[in-house]
Amino acid sequence: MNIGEIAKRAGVSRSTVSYALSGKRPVSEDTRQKIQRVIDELGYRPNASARALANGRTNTIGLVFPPAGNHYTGMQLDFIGSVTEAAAAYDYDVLLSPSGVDSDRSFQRLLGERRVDGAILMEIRLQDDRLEHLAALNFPAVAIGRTAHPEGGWWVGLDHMALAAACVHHLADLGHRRIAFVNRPEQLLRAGYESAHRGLDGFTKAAAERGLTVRTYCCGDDPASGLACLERILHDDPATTALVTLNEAALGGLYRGLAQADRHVPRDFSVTGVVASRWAETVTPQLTAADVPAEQMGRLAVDLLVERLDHPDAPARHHLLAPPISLRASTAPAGPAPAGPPAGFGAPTHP
Amino acid sequence: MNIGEIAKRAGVSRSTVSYALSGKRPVSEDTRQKIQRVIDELGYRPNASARALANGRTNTIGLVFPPAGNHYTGMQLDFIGSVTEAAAAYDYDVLLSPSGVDSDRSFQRLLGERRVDGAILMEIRLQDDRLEHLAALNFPAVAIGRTAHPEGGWWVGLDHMALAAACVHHLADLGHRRIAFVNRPEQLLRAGYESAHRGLDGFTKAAAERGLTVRTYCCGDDPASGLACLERILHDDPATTALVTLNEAALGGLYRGLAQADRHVPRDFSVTGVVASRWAETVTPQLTAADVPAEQMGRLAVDLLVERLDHPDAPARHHLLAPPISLRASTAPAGPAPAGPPAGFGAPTHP
DNA sequence: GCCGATCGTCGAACCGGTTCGCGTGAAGTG
DNA sequence: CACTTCACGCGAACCGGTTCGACGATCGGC
Repeated sequence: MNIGEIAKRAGVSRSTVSYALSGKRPVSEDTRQKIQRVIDELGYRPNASARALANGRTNTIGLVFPPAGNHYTGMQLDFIGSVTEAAAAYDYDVLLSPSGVDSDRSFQRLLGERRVDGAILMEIRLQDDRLEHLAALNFPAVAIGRTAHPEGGWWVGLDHMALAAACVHHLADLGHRRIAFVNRPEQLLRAGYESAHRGLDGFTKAAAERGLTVRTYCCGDDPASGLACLERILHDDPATTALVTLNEAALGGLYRGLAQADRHVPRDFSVTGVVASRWAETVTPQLTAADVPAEQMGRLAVDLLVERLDHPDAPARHHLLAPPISLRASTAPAGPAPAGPPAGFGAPTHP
Repeated sequence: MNIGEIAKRAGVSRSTVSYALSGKRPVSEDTRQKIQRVIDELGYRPNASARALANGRTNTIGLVFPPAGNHYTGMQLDFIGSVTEAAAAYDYDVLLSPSGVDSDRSFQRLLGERRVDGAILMEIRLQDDRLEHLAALNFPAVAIGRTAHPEGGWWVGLDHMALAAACVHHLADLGHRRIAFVNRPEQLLRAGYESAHRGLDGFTKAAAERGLTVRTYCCGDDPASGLACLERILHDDPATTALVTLNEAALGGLYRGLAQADRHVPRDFSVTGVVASRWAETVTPQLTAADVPAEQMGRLAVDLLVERLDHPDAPARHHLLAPPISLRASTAPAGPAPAGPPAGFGAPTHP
């Protein structure tokens, strides 16, 4: 059931069938209907590979996703969902590419073998060889995240510096003086993940501005690491009264650690950070946080990519988002003795 | 940079290059090396569309995912991740197909246009027209989930009946007599989602066996609905001392509702269910639950599909999984007055 | 020294679409 | 009635691979 078969049954040539379908040349109403009837009858659909071969477009975009190794954070997965849906609206399919350990292999697969018309990249690093490579090839790509020098690129980013700073100011305004920062895993920080770096920068600078006493921690992407991290925080400085986290997967562990240390949230200890609303609303008490607008970002990335595909010479565009902090229930004014533990609880002592 | 260009530079014919690469006919060591040098020099990779057109295989599998509409549960997203990784190990790419509102359109896109060699389907319904359609076409597909009559099909399933029953027995063994069941949204139950139906069946039967007093509820896939659902549970029967949930997205809301009603978990109220371990470990106290082995299921589904693709006449195979309940911290023996509220709390009265 | 097998390579056809250039018949015009 | 004009449809070439049949060279056997 190929185009030749349709042509034969409709008594026309293959090219006429093609033109009838694409509308790129006029076809008389009679023939069009004759062809359409045969097509409907046989349930014909043009072969995607053949079409891609002939006109050089696959109508597929690649979603290059993270070297996460073993597991995915909720945020990454939210991007996948939103990108797929946005792409479907433009009649594009989405090809998943785990740019895993050997990022080269699946990367080459997408580009070298021309499986996709364009790509969306996630988990951007400050120095990202993948993006440099794509830019050198002038391959249509859009990054979710931005490098150290994003000028002239196509991307959708979150202003992690501003968001982390906003968290600090929120806590400082509530009177907290000793706060901790819970970052993504050290491995990712060392790899240069932009959210980890810019978030840390924003936190550090804002804390310095407000004259706060701070400590920063890296923490694995799972509840157990969150629990361990919180124990370290209270061990290193029992007078800590608040924390800011970028690590949503650790959130449950952080809360559990606070419960085990008998610090009631938010009465004794405030928690805030940059976290997808799905997670912020799952924990009890709900997290006051800058909600990562994953859905919007995925949609915007697709919008940009489609624009770039449709207009190859269009000037580069980008979106930098900085959602406001959603006030929920996990932060409260610091206790009466700002530099020490809350009154009436007896300062914890070092073990 | 196509195969002709390589052939020209290596001073051989196009077919020789093809054979040198595929190894389907012997090529002398000299020529092979000559060709390989040119290929390395130019960084040539064969065009995927052309290859697919010529030999009829795209080396891509379709992942048909749910009509979720607006949002994805963690479990669905876990499947996407594990399927993608397992497929990469077999050198297959994964094409995402949101079989959204008009399941036909993207479905036809995958099959009719021959974009994929095979498909993995998620969110199976007891009567699933998609699977019937595929079976009629003898199209290589594997379901994650099983229909009412899965005989002779290819699938990877979870024994929801057994799991829900195990939860009930666990609670009954602890002395609970009045328990509630929190299902997925009513809309999904009506649509015939197998997990919702089989889970409900398993719960109901096991509860009858043990002579328990039960009520069952449907609940939206979000924390707010979980909170509302819990309020309804306690309103309908304040003597309820435990619940079983299939709804992981609502979990946070259920816990919050219990906290607001001053029911301490697990002292006053036990919670269990069928939930991915990622979520079970995030809440405090951690959830005693049958962990959905999403990663394993995705991998098995890919294994089956690849087997089916490699051996078109292989007999149908399947895997029915029934992971044990992981004992964590959310269940405890019922209070001294099994049929009423825990002693010392004063029985809540109907409003 | 001739013959048949074997090895390596080549040309051509094919997969299923798209697109370009051209031919043909009908309509319009002086 | 002859001549242009235009709408419509056709055939052929092409996209970039794979695969089949055939052909020339090399080799061993008698």
